[in-house]
Amino acid sequence: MDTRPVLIVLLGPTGVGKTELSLRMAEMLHTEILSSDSRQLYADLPIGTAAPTPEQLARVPHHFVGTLALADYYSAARYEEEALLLLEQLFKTHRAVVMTGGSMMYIDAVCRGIDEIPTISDEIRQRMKQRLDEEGLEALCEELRLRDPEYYEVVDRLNHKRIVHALEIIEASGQTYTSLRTNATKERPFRIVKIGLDRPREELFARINTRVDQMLSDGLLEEARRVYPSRHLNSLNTVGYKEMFCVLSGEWELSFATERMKKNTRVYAKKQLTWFRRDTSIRWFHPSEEEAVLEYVSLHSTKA
RNA sequence: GGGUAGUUACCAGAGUGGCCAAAUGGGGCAGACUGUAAAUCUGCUGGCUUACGCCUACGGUGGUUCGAAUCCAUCACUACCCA
Repeated sequence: MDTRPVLIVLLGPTGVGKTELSLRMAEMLHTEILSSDSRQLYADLPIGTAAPTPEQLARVPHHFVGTLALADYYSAARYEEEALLLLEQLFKTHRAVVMTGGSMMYIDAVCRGIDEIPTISDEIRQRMKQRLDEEGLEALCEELRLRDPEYYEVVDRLNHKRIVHALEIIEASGQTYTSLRTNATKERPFRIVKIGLDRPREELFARINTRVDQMLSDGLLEEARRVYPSRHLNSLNTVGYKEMFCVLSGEWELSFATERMKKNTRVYAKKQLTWFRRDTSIRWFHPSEEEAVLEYVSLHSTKA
C-alpha cells in the first residue's frame, strides 16, 4: 500500500470553474490550496487574472496568490522549487493538499520536474535580444546549427524564443541545451491525482465571454491603468492587459479590445486543452459533477 | 404596381469568361512546447484521399460557349427608391 501523502491537482482551461471546486475540495479535506497560475502570482492583477476573491481566500489558506511584484523574476523552475518546499511542510500536517490552476508548465514542473538549466542573466538576455533585432532569426539559427547541431535538428526554427534561449544557455553555461535536456520524470515523495475539468466547447466559450464582460464591469480597465507604466514587463504580457493597454494608448476602441480579449482568452483555453490532452493520467469531469469529483478525491486521498 | 442594386464557402467580402475550390479579414479546428509559458511558434478550414487526383460547389432553372462564379433569359428572395 502506498502511504505517501497525496497532491490533488485540479486543472483545466481558463474559465471552466476550477476555483469554486478547489475550495469545496480543500474544505472537505481540511487542507490548503496551492495555486498553479503564473499570473495570479502577481499582487496587482486580481481582476484580470480572475484570482480568488478575499472571501474565497478567507475560506481556505492559499499559497502562490498575489505574492509577487510585477517586476519580480519568476519561472516554472522557481515554482517547482518553491512548491516542493512548501509541500514538504504541508505534508507534515496534512494527508492531502490541493493544487489548482491552469499554467501547464507549472503543473508539469511540480508533477514531473524540469531539467536543470541555468537561469539567464539580464545581460545575456539583453545582448541576445539585441542580436535578434540586428542580425535576424536566420543568423541566430545558423549559429545554433554550429553550436548545438543536435537541438538545431529538432527545434522549431521559426520560433525565435526557442532559438534565442538555446543560444542563451550556451552563453550562460558553456554547455549545449541538448546536453542539459534529459526529459526525465522526477520521482516525488507524494502521490499525484490529477483531475481535469472540461465543458463542451460552446459552454466554455460562453462562460469565457461573459466572464470577460464581468471583468470589465468589475474595473479591469482601471486595474490596467494602474499598471500601465509597467506594461513592458513580461508579467503584463498577459491576455486581458495587452488589450486594455491598447485602449489606454488610444489605439483601440474599448469594444474592439473587449472582443479581442475574449478571442484571445478562448485561444488560450484551447491551448491549455491541447497541452492537457497529452496527459493520459488526468481523470476528466464536467464541473457540475461536483459530488462525483469529491467522491473520487476522497477515495484517492485516504489510501492508494 | 414601377425602378435600381444585390444574392459567393461558418460570417463578412473580393473575384465579372479559362491561371478559381475561389483573394483578404474575422471566426473556428488541430498541433508544437522543459526556465519570465495567459509567452512563443506552426498547420488546416467544401467532400473523399497519404498524394496524384476525383467529386460537389459562387440563390433556383434553362441557355450561349471548347470552357461560366463571371455572359444571356427567366424565376425566387433581400435592400433601397418611386407610386
